[in-house]
Amino acid sequence: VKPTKENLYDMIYQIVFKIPKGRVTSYGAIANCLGIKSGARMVGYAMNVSHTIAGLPAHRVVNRNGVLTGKHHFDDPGEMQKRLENEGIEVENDQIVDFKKRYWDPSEIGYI
DNA sequence: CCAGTGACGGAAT
DNA sequence: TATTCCGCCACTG
Repeated sequence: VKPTKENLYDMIYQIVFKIPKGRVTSYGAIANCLGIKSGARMVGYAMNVSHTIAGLPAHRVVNRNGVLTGKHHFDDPGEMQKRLENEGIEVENDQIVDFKKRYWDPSEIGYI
């Protein structure tokens, strides 16, 4: 199924909501799960307007390097790291420790 | 309508 | 292996 731009944001939010606690994923992984190989930027843009979504765990979504690139977009930049640490994810220098181990592939859900 | 920008990713150097 | 450059698509001015 190829999501249209109208459904794209909803699809992204659905996946982000499914991220298990204590795990993280990347923008590209979400885009790939939606079938848009080069849609990582769109995913990021969707997250930019995620402030309209209540309870969206945007702090569990980072770039492929495991860097908290989007922390600036939070009300308090330190809150993103704080939430991650609260879930057992170690963050050092705006970077997730053992990112490979914490990484979660959205396709793991398997029904998208 | 055209040009610039961006929570990114992959290829090239 | 590490940096840098380019492409990608939607949104704004």
